[in-house]
Amino acid sequence: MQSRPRIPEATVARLAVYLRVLTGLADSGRGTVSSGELASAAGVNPAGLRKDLSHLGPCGTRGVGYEVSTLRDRIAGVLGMETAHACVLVGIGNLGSALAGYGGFGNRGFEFVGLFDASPARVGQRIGDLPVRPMEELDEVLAETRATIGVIATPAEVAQRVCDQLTAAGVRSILNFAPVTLSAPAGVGVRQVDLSVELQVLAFLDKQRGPAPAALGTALGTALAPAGGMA
Amino acid sequence: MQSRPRIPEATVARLAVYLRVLTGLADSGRGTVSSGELASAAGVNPAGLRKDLSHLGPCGTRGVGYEVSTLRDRIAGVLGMETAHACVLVGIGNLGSALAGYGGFGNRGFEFVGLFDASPARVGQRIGDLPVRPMEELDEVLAETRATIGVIATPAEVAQRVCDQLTAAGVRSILNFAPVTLSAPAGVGVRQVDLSVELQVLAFLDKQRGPAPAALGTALGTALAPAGGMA
DNA sequence: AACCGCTTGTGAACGCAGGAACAAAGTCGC
DNA sequence: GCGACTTTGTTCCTGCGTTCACAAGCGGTT
Repeated sequence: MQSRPRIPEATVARLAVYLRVLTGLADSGRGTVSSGELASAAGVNPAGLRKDLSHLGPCGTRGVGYEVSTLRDRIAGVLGMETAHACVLVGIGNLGSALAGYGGFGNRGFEFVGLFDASPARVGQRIGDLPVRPMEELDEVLAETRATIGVIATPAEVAQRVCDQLTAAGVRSILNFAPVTLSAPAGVGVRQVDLSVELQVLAFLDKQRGPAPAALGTALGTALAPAGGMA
Repeated sequence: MQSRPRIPEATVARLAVYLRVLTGLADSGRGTVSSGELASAAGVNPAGLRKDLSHLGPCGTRGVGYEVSTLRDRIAGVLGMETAHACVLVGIGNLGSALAGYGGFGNRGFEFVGLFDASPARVGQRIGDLPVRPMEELDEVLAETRATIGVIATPAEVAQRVCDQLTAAGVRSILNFAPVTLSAPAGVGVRQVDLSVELQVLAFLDKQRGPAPAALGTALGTALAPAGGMA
């Protein structure tokens, strides 16, 4: 139960959330937190949070709670954040530009070491302190930087080809924003972020509970509440 | 088993993926597909796919497969795509601009009816055929358009306030890109897309299977494989 | 020094999702 | 017209994730 009995994937995702909350608490000067408070801030069940944390050994004090900075460092260590991860980003359209300029990655140990695009119009632009490079230089940069994470923000038609190129050059993890299901060789992790799917799930869940608009949240049960009174 | 015994959320997400694949197949002129082929294209198990599809009643022909266009329409109907969903987008930074300009939403029945930003520098810009409006007009637009979906792409500090404003005005579903856990009243669906979390999970899974680089995918067991041979 | 309240960590039950195997049903070939 | 093949729809089972509930341990107090 120490280090390698495998941590469930769902737990890992939540650990990342706890880490974010703890970082905020540490910046606020908080010394300790209880599981209840932390769970509330992370939007999960307190018991589940304690079980998640139990995967990395005892790290709290009974009767007191968790020491914020200690727990933060512990989670950061488990998630492998002590060493920065080099990433390459392929596809510098609107979304790719947003990702390249997003500051939230650097704070969490992820650094883009190369931006690539097939369009000559994009090549040569600078985003932050990185130039957009042509696809021909992808293999070269991957060999030099040993980047292990590739982010795909290209149109759907070329995403599979980019994926093949990345994996062939040794990339072991891929974050894909293109709306296609990628097939990658075994040993390569692929995570898909499909914005349309998110919206469709959201709309369906709303529709599923929609037939009863007199829900709990709004206190007025009869009127259709045309949002007139709130402004 | 007809319409409302509740479809599992995981199934709904996959249905959206099937829908995307089917749309592509229909455009290619394909008449029928088997569950095996469709499952392969969607990256899931054939049995699981058939189970997912069983939630919406029998829709295939034994010995033949599924009729592409029929199945597509059926799924589209279940997901509520026959009627367009009006969305508002708050926070027109890099990411917000990318979302506003992304064409993948309109094709799937989601339409932005309002773009909002607190910064006067952004207000008045046009993205596509929509102007960026000040936050003061949010309630008004929500009341007029009856938009039920709100997308938050603001900095983390103001996301909760925006969420409160959206829910107070009747928005029932929220897609949040800000790295904070939102608290919303009951009856409001919130989906979180946290790009850093995705990267951290990816990096952890890689690290977890990393200590054994002689994995299944690469046939070479000894060398460190400095990515030289593939290009 | 002993008690009491608070909080963690763990064990057990519940429910759900995923995968494999089987039966029903329809089509194609003879 | 009949048999065999193909593919769906379903059922069972295994494993995982989540939740509830309890025992163990620590700090503060008297």
